[in-house]
Amino acid sequence: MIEGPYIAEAAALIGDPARANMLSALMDGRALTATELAHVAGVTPQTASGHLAKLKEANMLVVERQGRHRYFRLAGPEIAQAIEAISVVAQQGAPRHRPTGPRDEAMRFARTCYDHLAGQVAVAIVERFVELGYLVEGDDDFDVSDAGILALKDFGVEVESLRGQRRAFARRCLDWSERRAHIGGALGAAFLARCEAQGWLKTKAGSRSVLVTDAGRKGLSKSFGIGLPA
Amino acid sequence: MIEGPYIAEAAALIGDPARANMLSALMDGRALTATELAHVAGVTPQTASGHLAKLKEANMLVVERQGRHRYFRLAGPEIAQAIEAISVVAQQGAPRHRPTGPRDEAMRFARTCYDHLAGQVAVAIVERFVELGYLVEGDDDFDVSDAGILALKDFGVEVESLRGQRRAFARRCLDWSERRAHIGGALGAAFLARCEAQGWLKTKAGSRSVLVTDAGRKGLSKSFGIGLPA
DNA sequence: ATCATACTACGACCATAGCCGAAGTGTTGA
DNA sequence: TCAACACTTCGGCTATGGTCGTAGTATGAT
Repeated sequence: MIEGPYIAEAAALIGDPARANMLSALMDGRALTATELAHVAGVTPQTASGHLAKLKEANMLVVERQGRHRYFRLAGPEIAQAIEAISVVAQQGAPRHRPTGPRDEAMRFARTCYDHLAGQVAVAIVERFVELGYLVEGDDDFDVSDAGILALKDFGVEVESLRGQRRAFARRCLDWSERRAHIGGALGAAFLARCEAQGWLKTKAGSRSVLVTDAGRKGLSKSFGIGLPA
Repeated sequence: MIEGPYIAEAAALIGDPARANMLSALMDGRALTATELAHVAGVTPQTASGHLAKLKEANMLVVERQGRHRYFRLAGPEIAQAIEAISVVAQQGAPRHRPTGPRDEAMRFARTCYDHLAGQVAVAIVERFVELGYLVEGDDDFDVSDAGILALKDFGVEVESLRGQRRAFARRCLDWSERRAHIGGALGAAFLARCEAQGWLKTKAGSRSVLVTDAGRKGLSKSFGIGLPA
């Protein structure tokens, strides 16, 4: 086999705890400074600098200078996809002890996945939309029915303008905590953006956790009949 | 971040050259013995044994005993998907020197990817099918037109019977060597199987390389107007 | 029975690479 | 101009883990 070593190189790069933490922190698509990343990784700035240089060298990260700061972000959605795919494997490969702290709970409930919503809330939304006939679950992606197009238009998302972009329209993205699919792609991103604009969801700075506001709970219930656990 | 370490664990497992070689060799979905895997990895049997134990422990591989042999295979398509996703990242992260040996050439030309065809030949087929209007390229998968259904039926593949299976129907699978999509899923597998049955393609034992027979060249040209480079 | 084969367990060796302290460059602000 | 800050480079320490030799168990062939 010839490609093994190249795969190994990339996987080994992700396979260091400090770097994996950094990449995880960048999964929501935002850019963080080297110092922030050093913090989430739990290493000193000089160690972090080395890691970041390697990730950049491998084209997994891109960097923008801004004054004396250097902002790092994922080089593209393929990187996020690879990390998600590894997450899935890591999840099922672990029947052993796995403590779940409060922070973990929040992440399970609602979080960002690159630029769309993931977690219990995301899965609940998808399930309800399928139930209502708004979404049709395909093999690798979703399709939106005419009823779905109307409902989303009411909500403030223009579905048709999202098609035919370079990125996937409505990717079926496997949720690592729920082991069920949620919506990624252009539609997933647009939906999350609209929820934020409505004040239904708030993304916390420095974390992938997403807060569902009271207005959000009410809105999801009233508009779509989605009830969330307390 | 809470999931970083778990991701790192799984990625590190893939991130060793010997293990990556083994996993690559298993990408076509077949089962290989520990000795065969030691060979493709270029390590001694006792080293291979340790690696295989780790991969099994992590639920990436499953093992079947058969007499004094132990056959290892990928634990599921998620594993293959994760490795493919890493392949894509590894590919674009490498603008540096990358020698291509003859074996590499054969792999680039035609190989198996889990259980369907990949490489130049696979991409040429897809491009021609799209040109003929047989296939419609979606975001994450393909759809087959009525004309395509007829043409494939002529060729010996019953398209309709492949839909609605648990596995994806016609996954749009990114080809790491060509950087273009080829057909995966149930349709991809059925097409490869039919080509083998026709004597158009021959899979070599112990390798992912696929040989295109003279009959195959003629058939592809005559039936579909696909010309392959010498 | 005896031998060969397939695989595993243990132990020792050693290289890779992660880590931090110290010292450097470049940028901002006082 | 000086100091604080963000980040990088270098060098040395250390530990993790991949490697193989030796030795063991199970299975199959002669």
